Formats: sequence, structure tokens, C-alpha cells
Amino acid sequence: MGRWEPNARGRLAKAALTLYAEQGFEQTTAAEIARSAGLTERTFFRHFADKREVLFYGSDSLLDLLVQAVADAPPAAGPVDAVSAALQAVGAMIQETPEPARLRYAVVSANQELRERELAKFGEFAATIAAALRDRGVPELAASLAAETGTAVYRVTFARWIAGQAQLDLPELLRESMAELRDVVADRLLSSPASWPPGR
Amino acid sequence: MGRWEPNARGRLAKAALTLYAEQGFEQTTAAEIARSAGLTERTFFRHFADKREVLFYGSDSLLDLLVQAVADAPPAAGPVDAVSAALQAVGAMIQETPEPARLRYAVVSANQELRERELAKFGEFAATIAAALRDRGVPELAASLAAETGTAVYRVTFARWIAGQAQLDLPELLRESMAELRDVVADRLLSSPASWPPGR
DNA sequence: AGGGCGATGTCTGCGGCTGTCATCAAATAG
DNA sequence: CTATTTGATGACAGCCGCAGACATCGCCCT
Repeated sequence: MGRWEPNARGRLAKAALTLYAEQGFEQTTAAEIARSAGLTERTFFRHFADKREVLFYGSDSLLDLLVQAVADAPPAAGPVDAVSAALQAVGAMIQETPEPARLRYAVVSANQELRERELAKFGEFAATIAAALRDRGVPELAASLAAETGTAVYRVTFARWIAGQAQLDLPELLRESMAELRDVVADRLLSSPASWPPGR
Repeated sequence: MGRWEPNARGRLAKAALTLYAEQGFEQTTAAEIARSAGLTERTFFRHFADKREVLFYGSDSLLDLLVQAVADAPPAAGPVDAVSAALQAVGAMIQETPEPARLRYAVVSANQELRERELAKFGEFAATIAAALRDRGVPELAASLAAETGTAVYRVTFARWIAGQAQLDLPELLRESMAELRDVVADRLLSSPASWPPGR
């Protein structure tokens, strides 16, 4: 056995999620988390840039999954299909262990700063997906739109999955949402007068 | 003349933008902004919840504009058209005074915390738009998807407008992006093998 | 056996942010 | 016209998030 217990990062992440869930994010100090994991506050901040980041431990691996799934899509697949497949891959992985996901979602939803950080993570996801699409030869604008739209669909759908007590299949829900989006976007300009919308 | 100079909030916002642009967000203290506006640090935090929020002074009025534009769309217009019109209205308003918008964008882009806050603001916009769509009778899922997708399109397009040195017409760019999104989403499933994407 | 290395602890300090109370001019009541 | 209330501000004290600097100490490599 080493000088220290192994997996300090993981212990901190676990302790943080527990404490945040028990007593709230704002009511929990970094020193408290560290103590709960048998470490000091200073060490906490060596492993995580700030008090929020500890809740997103492991999200990097999802980035790899996204990139891989986009790259693995058949060459003939359009950008939206590639993104859809990537999101379904993530959805399937999340669904494997729903309980931590639900707990994390509850904690994040309860706090403004955490919601902001989560949106930033989604922004990173979108940027990564867009880059992977460009690697497939998708033009810049189409790649950005497909990636941003895809993450937006994921957010909306994940919230619905949580609200449905997770009895539903997340990848299946994602496919349905993508289909709904296609219909909604295609429905535009139906029976609208020539003078509207404004502009040419 | 009153006991104090008028418009403390506006003075703080102006001083903050100037200082953030000159020396960076992190290098600027709240006390410095307050002093620059002839006030104290404590008063700064009475007017703005935190150091980031001061950069988003006035964004509430955009919310009103969005709600109004969605409500004013013709009854026959679909949700995506109503959202598109609302975004164009915002784009037109932003375009009226491009310089502050460009400066603000540069400051926000340069700092992670500020980018997070901006995403949170876009999230509020999306939630507000979705509510306005539901008031038009649009079903929950379609409203959320249209609103989130619309704000995503706005973000991508605004960045392109800025990058183009703003010689372009923002509402026009927004229309083009919406058209591109429609094409990209409609293109899905073209010539993809039956075994893909996974699932039914 | 010795020396570098990496993860941690300790100490110290700044800045963001808040609670609390005092102040004072302007609006309002009587 | 005076008394009172109100609302914005200042002054002061304090917690917590977070970071720099330095010491410690097992582990690994030679």
C-alpha cells in the first residue's frame, strides 16, 4: 500500500456529489469535501480547477466517445445523422448507470452556477463534434449548425428522460426528438402570407 | 441635482466594460469598477449580483423584444418561423449599435466565466421563447426544440457576423443560417445503408 | 545507498461577495 | 412648515473560493 490512498480524484468526486446532494452545493465548502475524502482543501484544488468542476469528473471520456462515434459513421451519412448516432452512443452509455446520472442532474439543476458550467460543457461537446464533422469534410457552417443543434436536442431530450422516471429508452427518445425536430424545421413557411416573415 | 449622480447602474456597466476591455476581466476588481464610477464596492454588489452580471446589463429588454416578436407572428406561422422572426428582430436591434456589441463580444470571448454566463443567458432566452411558443399553442416538445435550436443558430450566426467585420446584414445572415439548417436537417438519411443508424 | 520525482500538507494572502448598521437627502404625511 | 418615512449609499467586519510558495516524504531509478 502506498503512502496515500489511491484514486484521490475519484474519492473527491464521490464525496463532493454526496455532500452536494445531502446539504446543497452552496452549503458545502471545499475543505469539507476534502476532509470527507481524507485530504486537505489545497489538494482538492490541485485536482479540480474549482468547486464546480468536480461534478463533471469523467465527462472527458464522453468527448472521446463522441469523436469516435462521429468518425465511425458511414461515409455516406449526412452530418445530422452522424451527430445523431454520436448522441445515441452517449445516451446508451449514460443509461447504463442511470442512478448517478439522475443524482447529478438533480444537484446541477438546483444551482445556477452548476447549470452554467453544464452549459459550458455542452458547448465544448458541440465544438468537439463540429471539429469531428469538419474532419469528415462537412463545411464549417453546416458542421457548427449540426453540432449545436444536436447538443440542444440532447439537452431537451435528457430532461424529458429524467422527468419520465427513466423508464424510457434514452437512445430511442433521442431518435424521436431528432425526427420531431426534422418535422418542425420542415414545417416552416407553410401557408404564411407573402409579406411575412419580413425581408426577402 | 440630487444627493448622488443619477443612473448608478448604467455608470457601473459602462465603467466595467471599459475596464474589462482595457485590462481584462480577471485583472479588474469590483472595487476598481466602483471607484471608477464614483461609488463603493458594496454599492456595486447592490446593483449587480456578481462581477459577471454587469456585462449583461440591458439584456432583459431583449427578452421583451423576443416575446413580443413571437407573439406578433401571424397565427399561421409555424414555430420555427416565429422564432426566426424573433431572432431577426433582435439581430436588427443589435445591429443598430454594432460597436458596443463587438466590444462586449471580445470581452466575453476572452474569458471562460463570461462565456459560461453568456450561455446561461441564451438558456434564459430559449426558455422564454419556448414559453411564448406554448402561448401560441405549440406543443411542449416542438416549442422547446424550436427555441433551443433557434438560439443555437443565433449564436453560430452572430459569431460569423462578428468575424465578417460586421459588413454584413445580421438579419439577412440569420435567414441564411436558418435556410442552411433546414437543408442540413432535411438531408439526413440520404443514401445510408439500412443497417445504420443503429436502432429501428 | 543515494538522489530525483510526484503527490500531499502547511501557511499565507487576495479578491469576490454578504450581513449589518449608520447616514442623509428627497419624498411624503400631518 | 415640520416630522416621519423611505431609499440609495457608505463604512466595517467577516467567510469562503482559490492560488503561490515551500516543506515533507514515500517511491522509483540508478
